[in-house]
Amino acid sequence: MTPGFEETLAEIERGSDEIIPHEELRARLAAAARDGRRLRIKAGFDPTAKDLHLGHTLLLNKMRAYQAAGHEAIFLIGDFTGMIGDPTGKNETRKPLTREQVLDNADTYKQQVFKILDPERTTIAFNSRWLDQLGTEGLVRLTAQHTVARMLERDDFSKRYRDGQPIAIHEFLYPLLQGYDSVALKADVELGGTDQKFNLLVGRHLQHVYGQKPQCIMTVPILEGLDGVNKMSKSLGNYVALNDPPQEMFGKIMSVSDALMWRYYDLLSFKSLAAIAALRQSVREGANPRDVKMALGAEIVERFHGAGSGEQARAAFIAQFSQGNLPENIPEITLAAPPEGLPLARVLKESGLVASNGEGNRMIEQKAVRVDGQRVEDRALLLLPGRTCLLQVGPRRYARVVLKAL
RNA sequence: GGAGGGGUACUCAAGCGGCCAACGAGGGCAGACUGUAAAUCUGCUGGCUAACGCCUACGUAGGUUCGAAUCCUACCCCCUCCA
Repeated sequence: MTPGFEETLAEIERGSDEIIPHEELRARLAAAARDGRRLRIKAGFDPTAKDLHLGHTLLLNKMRAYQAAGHEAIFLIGDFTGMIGDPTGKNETRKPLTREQVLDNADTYKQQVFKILDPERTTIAFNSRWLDQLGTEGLVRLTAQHTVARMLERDDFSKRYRDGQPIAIHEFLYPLLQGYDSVALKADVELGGTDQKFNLLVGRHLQHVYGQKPQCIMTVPILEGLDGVNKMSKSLGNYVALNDPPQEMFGKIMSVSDALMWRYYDLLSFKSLAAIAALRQSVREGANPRDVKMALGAEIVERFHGAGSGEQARAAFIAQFSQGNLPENIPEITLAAPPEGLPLARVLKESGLVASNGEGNRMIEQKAVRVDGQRVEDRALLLLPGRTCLLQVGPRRYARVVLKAL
């Protein structure tokens, strides 16, 4: 066994949820290292989402770890399966995407992945390449390889079946097609979220049926969102989008709890396990977790916004929140005001700081509004034309307003 | 095809003729406290209006009534059981 193999193994297994079969994966990795072969590490991406967030990067991070150990990452874009949609278990019908939307989303993926993956060791594949060829006959043959009883073993299927929720027949096809992808790609390992376990196992089964050595599977956790409770998702609003501006990205990381920060370190940071252990130790010895969180924020911003952006975001954050300076880039709005002036709530609304006059008045009553740094509690306040003032609602909504005479 | 149950605000969920812009919980926002933390406490959480007040909302469309989320009719959608 090569020196350092144990450390390599630890990095590969880091943060993973389940490895099936565990010993076999280790053996395959060891054999590959010995023979200087690259294992084919498959991970499929459903191009249904165009707004990628940190949760989507977990698999990429894991692929990166395999690449660091010398293996080949196969970035599979499920352009065919994306048109079916993986059964989500939600009882809402999922709108099938058009081919165009799918390709469009796939492009978004491609733009992001090489911020994490090593291009030298990455293959991009589209599953329409072989699934388009399958045909009805091939599909029927494929479906013959699995039984309804085994399909119903899948967690969300069995649950929905038990609860009388509908299960559309085509939903059964998704795991089969995903499994067939592994056959087509001759995958050695397939990665997926914990919710993918069943599908990944179907891949093993099908590879066996088609005379291949079944892939090992590794599941990674579903990343918790900023609230630390629910999974990170756009609809819950607890996410960090990959295209969030640097400041916002940094701020969001800073808002997570200390406990969640460590979780994010394990799953999102590229720091070594040893380095993270050292950080934990330093906090135990009295270091301020805030500073450790800032380092994490900077690392992540840097990853998606390029060299220097992390430090810049950190500095801007300290200036604005620790030192109370004004943020940079305060939007400036010019409004026309009648001679008698414009009610404050109205100005807040017109400048986009609140959604309605009602909300503006509520904010005023709740002592959330400042004009030129002065808290205003009088909702009848009129702002006169000719005046330029700095408006602030709560800690993070700012605007500079120029009032012109009508 | 038959019988029954149900569709309420961002979500869940009460209400079942007037006191309902709609209990409660969650979420969100704001204030206090802080490390922009988290936890906790407090308040707010349809629109318009300076305000009295007005308007729009309880699956959709009509109807009964002085008055409807609440009653009636039709339609749409979901679920259960039977075939």
